[in-house]
Amino acid sequence: MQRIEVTGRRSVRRQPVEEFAAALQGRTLGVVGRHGKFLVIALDGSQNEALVIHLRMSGQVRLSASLDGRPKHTHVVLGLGGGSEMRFVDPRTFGELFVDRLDVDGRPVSLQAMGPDALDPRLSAAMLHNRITAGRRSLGLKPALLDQRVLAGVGNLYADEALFAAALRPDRRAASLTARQSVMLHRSLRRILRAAIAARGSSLADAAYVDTLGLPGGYAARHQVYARADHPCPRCATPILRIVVAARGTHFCPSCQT
DNA sequence: AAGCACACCTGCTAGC
DNA sequence: TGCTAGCAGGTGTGCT
Repeated sequence: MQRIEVTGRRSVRRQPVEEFAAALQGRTLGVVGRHGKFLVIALDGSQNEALVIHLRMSGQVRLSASLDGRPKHTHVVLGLGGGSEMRFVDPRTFGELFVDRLDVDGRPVSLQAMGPDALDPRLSAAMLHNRITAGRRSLGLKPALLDQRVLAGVGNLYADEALFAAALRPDRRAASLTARQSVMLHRSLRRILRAAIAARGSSLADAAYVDTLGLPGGYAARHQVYARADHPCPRCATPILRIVVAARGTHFCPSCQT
């Protein structure tokens, strides 16, 4: 990158903007990876550093011709050369970008407290079971799934979908999970996350999520319970219930999820 | 010390 | 028609 523009006040907040820009100046974007909900883009020509991006609720990473008009709420622009640029667009300004060092495992050092990624092939059902149930007397199952220190990468929407697929109530105690139920949950989480990625994500009614080319994802059409309150349960036709768990809209079947 | 409430923020929608 | 209140949620912080 030769040209780094940071116009938004909040999008670069973990480090001084000058430091952020200096770390990117003259570097080339390399391999694109992910840990949990954080995008990790290696910086070639630097020593084990990466551009780390979290979209939070409304962030978008867009690739466009530099000559194209910039969308409203464009907060950071990285000139990529060849007349193209990468733009960080984020109406709600919850999202963020920072440059971080990578540890020996290739994980940004700021993210070391995070649990294993939900799709990490090394994460077994037994490990998931241990992480969810360890030392938790009163925490609910869904809050445990949403805790990125327990498991990285599961947000509100996919927590609801995975719990439905595993036939587990979101408001049951995390510690009550049996080993057998953990196997179901492990399987459901992976199946749903893989299918959602294959469908390029869930774009909801607000179309806040689009890919780098501005295209919406197609997974929302396959949601079984999320944002489907009062619709019949796909398994047993009982109306889907919406409750609030940990201050988040939570959707489940009160009949076949236990 | 685990677990909770709340702040952060804007766009959209429901309701008057 | 035009306004406003309410809602959406990931994560960091601060409180109990």
